[in-house]
Parts: sequence; C-alpha cells; structure tokens
Amino acid sequence: MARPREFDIDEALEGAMNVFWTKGYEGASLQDLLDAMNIARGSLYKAFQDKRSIYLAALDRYDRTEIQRAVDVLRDRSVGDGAMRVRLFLEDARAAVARRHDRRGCFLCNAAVDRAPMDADVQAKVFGMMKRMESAVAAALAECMQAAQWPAKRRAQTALTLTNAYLGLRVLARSGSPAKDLAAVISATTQGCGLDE
Amino acid sequence: MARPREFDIDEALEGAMNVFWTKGYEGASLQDLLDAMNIARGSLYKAFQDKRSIYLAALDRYDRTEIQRAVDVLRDRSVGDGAMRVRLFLEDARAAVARRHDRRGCFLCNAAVDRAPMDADVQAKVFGMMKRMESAVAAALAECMQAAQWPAKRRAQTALTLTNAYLGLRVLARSGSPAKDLAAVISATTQGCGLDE
DNA sequence: CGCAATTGGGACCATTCGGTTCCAAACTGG
DNA sequence: CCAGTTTGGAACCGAATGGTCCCAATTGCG
Repeated sequence: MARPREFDIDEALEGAMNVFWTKGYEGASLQDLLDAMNIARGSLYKAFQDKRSIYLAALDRYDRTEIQRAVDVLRDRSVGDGAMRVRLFLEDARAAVARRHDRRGCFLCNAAVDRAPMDADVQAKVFGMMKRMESAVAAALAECMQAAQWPAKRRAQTALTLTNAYLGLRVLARSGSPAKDLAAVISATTQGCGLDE
Repeated sequence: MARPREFDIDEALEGAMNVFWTKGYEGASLQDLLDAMNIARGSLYKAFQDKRSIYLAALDRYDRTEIQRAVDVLRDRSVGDGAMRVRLFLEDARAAVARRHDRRGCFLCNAAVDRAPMDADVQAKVFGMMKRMESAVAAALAECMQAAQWPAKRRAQTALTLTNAYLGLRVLARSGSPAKDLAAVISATTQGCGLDE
C-alpha cells in the first residue's frame, strides 16, 4: 500500500538492546539509541511508542536470543550430561569476560536491578526469564549422573541455588571481576552442589 | 570564625544514600537528593563537589553502616557458631523484604551493576566491600562446627560461594521476589554448602 | 501514470538536567 | 559590638532530555 520501512526492525532492536544492556535504562539517552539503531527520531517514534517500550522490546529480544541460547544448552543432551551442561551454563558468564572483557553482564540481571523495582512490566518479564532458566537448570539436573538419583526436592533446591549463583556471577562480571575470580566461584559452586565428583 | 552549618552533614548523607540506594545513580535527580537531604542547592555544592562525589560519599557511608553491620554479625562469636552467623547474614536479605517490602536490595550490589562498569572509583569501592564481606564469611566458617575441620581451600571456596549467593539474593530481592522464595534459596544454599547438618 | 499512503529526517517543543552565581542573613572571634 | 566570613537559598545558566510535528521523498496500488 505504501512505502516500505527502510530498516530492519529487529536489527535496530539489536542495537537498542546493546545500548540498554551496556548503559542501563536511564543511562541510555535517545541519542545513544538512535546512533546504535541507525535510524532517525521520527522513524523510531513510528516503529515504537516511546523509550520505555523500546526497552521492553529489547528485553523480549534478549529473552528470545540470549536466554534462549542458555536454555537450549541446558536442555541439549548432545552437549553432555546434566552436570556438564550446568557447568557450561555458568561458564558462559566467565567466557564473556575472558573473551572480550565483556562487562555488560546479563541484561536480565541488570534489568532486575535497575528497572524491575519501578516498572511492573519489566518485573514480570524478569520473573519469566528467571523461571525459565531455573526450569532448564532443573531439567539438566534430572539428566545428570549425580543428581538424577537425588530426591526431587534436593534437585529443586539445587536448581534454585545454581540459578541464584548465576545472578551473582553476572553481578561480579559487570562490576569488573577478572575471569579467574569468576572461574573460582564457578568451580566452588559446582563442587559445592556435588556436581563434580 | 564564621556561621556554622545548619544541617548535620551525615544526616544529609543518609538521605542521599537512601535516594541513590532506591533509584540508582542516573535515576536520582538533584531535586530528589535535595528533597531527601533537606538542604538547598547552594549548601549542597558547598558541602560536596558534585553529584558524583555525593554518590561516592553515600557508598562510603553504606560501607561504614550497613556492610559493617553485616561484617560485625559474621565476626561476632556471641551470636552463635559460624554456620549460624552465615545463616543470619543471608537471612538479612530475606528479612528486609519480609519486614517492610524493602526492595532496595543491597546498595553495594546495585552500585556494582549500575555504576561500577563506568566509574573506576565506584568499582574500587565495590571490590573493597565485597572482599571485606568475603573475608568475614571466611572467618565465620573457620569458627563453625562443620567447616572448621575442612581443608582451608574448601573453606575459601565456600566463602566465595556464599558471598556470591548473597549477591544473587539481593538481586532477587530488588527484582521483587517474595520473601518465601528468598528463604528457599537461603536454605538451599546453606544446605548445599553443608552448613545445616 | 498518478493517487494515496507512509516513510525518513530535520526543525522544533517544553521540561528537566546538573551546576554556578550572587547576596542578604547569620554567626564567631577579637 | 563590630569586622569578617560563611552560610542558606533563590535566580539563573547552557545543555541535554524525551517527545512531537511537519514535509519532501519514496513507494505500492489502481
């Protein structure tokens, strides 16, 4: 019917996600977003409503891409047994730091700290993602040499502990802890959970 | 020599700390700070230099008060054995939520996420506080029925795991997790670390 | 081809931001 | 009691904020 959009909306969203991921909500100015999205003010406010809804869309995108990747690893039997998959899941936080000094941390975790307290929609999305991760960890534990024979309750508790540890790791990463410190936390955590024997 | 200050500087700092604690750095406007500190713009810029240095001073105050309190509990033999003190240390995160729906989380942890990545001074303070907490946890473990006889390395690892779990807990609290979820994480963590037998 | 629609982008908006300046009022030391 | 200094507070600052509007350019449809 009319002139088609010139930019890829998901590509633009990826740019926005990276800005929010790095700078947080308040720290990201409209100008920052426009630069990263490579579009003009007018186009932005036609494709989205306002800054907040871009943020929400960026969170959704993070869910669809990054969180989904983590969940996939945790559920992928071809990767190894459950313990291996959990280790890999945590390892990802360390690898991001080691690879490229990536100090963005986890967007989910950042959002939990800087927006969830004052935005119910953000909180709901954050909860959803956390629950999804926790379920995936639990699923991995159920397919793990050591944990498979534990009572269900202990597995559930361990899934909770591991998900919680993941959050802590991402906070450490964002605050600038070196990769080796993260490695220490990871091995301490998996050993503590009895996943290394 | 001259007219004395009319406001208590530490009292004002307490107000500023609460604002930053709740809203984060970028989320706290000068006006928010002035309201909470009950002083005028001019007075503020005479007592401090700028917004950033108020934030740094607020972080220091958090260290001197809240962190110190946590460290004191962890080191206070009259509270109970090490395991008990660690449990109380984690329990504090849950209690804050249960008591008054306090969703501020931990200022240290918030700062780690929202300022440490872009401010080296904040990062240094954050690291310092984390290390202090970790040492205190380690000290508690050394005076704990179960952990005292562990090899030193395992105790160090456990201290790391517990400090990391604390960060995760505070993220959960700030994101709005109910107190009972926090309780589940706490008991799962202490049990996982072998502190409950 | 030409109409209708929708784009991208610049101009523009009020508001708020962090920060400075100025000055009468208030206090202290001599 | 007065000289000298520092206060608190209002007025003011330019810059940047998030958001709107308008219009030429571009496209699909009839």
